[in-house]
Amino acid sequence: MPTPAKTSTDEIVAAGRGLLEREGLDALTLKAVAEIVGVRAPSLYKRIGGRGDLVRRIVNVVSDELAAQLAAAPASADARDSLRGMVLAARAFALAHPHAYGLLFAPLPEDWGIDPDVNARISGIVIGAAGRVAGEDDALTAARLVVAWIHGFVTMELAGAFRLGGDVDGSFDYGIDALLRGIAQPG
Amino acid sequence: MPTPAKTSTDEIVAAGRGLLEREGLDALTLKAVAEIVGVRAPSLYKRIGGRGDLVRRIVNVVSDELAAQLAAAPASADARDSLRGMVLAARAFALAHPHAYGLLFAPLPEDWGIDPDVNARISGIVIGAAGRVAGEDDALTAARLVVAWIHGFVTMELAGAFRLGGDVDGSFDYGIDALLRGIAQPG
DNA sequence: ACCTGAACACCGTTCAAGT
DNA sequence: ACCTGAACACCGTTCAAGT
Repeated sequence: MPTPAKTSTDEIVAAGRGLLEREGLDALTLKAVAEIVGVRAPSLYKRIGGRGDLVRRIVNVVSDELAAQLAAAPASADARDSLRGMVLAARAFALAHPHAYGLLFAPLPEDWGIDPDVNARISGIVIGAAGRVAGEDDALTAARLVVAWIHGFVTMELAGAFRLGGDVDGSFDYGIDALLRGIAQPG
Repeated sequence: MPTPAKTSTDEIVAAGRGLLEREGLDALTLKAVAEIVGVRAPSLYKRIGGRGDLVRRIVNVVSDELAAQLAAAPASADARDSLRGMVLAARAFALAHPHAYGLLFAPLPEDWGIDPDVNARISGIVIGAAGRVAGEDDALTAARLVVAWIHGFVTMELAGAFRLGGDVDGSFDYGIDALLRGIAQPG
């Protein structure tokens, strides 16, 4: 005899994400998730493969949301301003969701990587913007430069690595300006 | 009646580091460490505060070693080449010790941060090299740009985030060249 | 002074049993 | 078809007891 479902995969992922963002990765426990969705921990295995699979799903949702934020960043006639807006959006997202963002380039076990579709979508957005500044031939490699920098910057910022005083916002502005100078199409 | 010590804090930290580098963070278990140093897990608490404290100590040792590698990077009459050598050394270190490097800017619990002395030493080395390229006024902020970029780059590289083909080494070279152009002292 | 076994609370995960 | 309690293996950590 069938039993009515008490929860859903989406609800489980949402509950897990909330736990992660509010209390950090250590608090992301199957028991805690189960309690939120009104079920016992073993029942979660009907919908997710385990804790690792849950983390992977959360990372995908977060990546998807980051992609949307990047796509929604205000465009400008000046390609450099568009790229600048994208970088600002990424930093704002990271600071608003520190625990979730911290998982974005964390080495997930095995090949449980990010959904290739999501990855391609983010890449496409940044590569487009970078190409309009650096030139189409350098689009991919310029995008990698910008993404590596912004990711390293906010990671260090979130880790509290900028301890030597000075103006962190100032360092951010200096960074994006220097990058734009560096990748600007010669001629 | 005193009992002869079977191990030492240094031996424990070294065993933990070996475990981390060979098998990853999940394998860094107090039981496994204890077995290596020839003791039972509870005895470790005589010398370390717990697993978190052990991780913190390992991060400090690794940071110290990275500082030494940066300091040993070949200097050059051309300040840009010196900075380039430092970045190459950092990347080589990260690729040689992926698991250990991955902890460097990980948000450690509470204020269990890196030893301020070690942090200051690394910062001093990079700030010096960056200042010689960007000018003393911009030394700190230029160093942050370079460190954020190299950290983001190798983190993404280690996470397997550069999936869109192209030449990763080429992107690395492009990146450091663009950075040096961007921070070069105007005039 | 250092080490140990035993115990505790807490994980993720599996599975037979219930409806 | 979905849910549950019980069980298992494995954690980190504490502590009284041994030498």
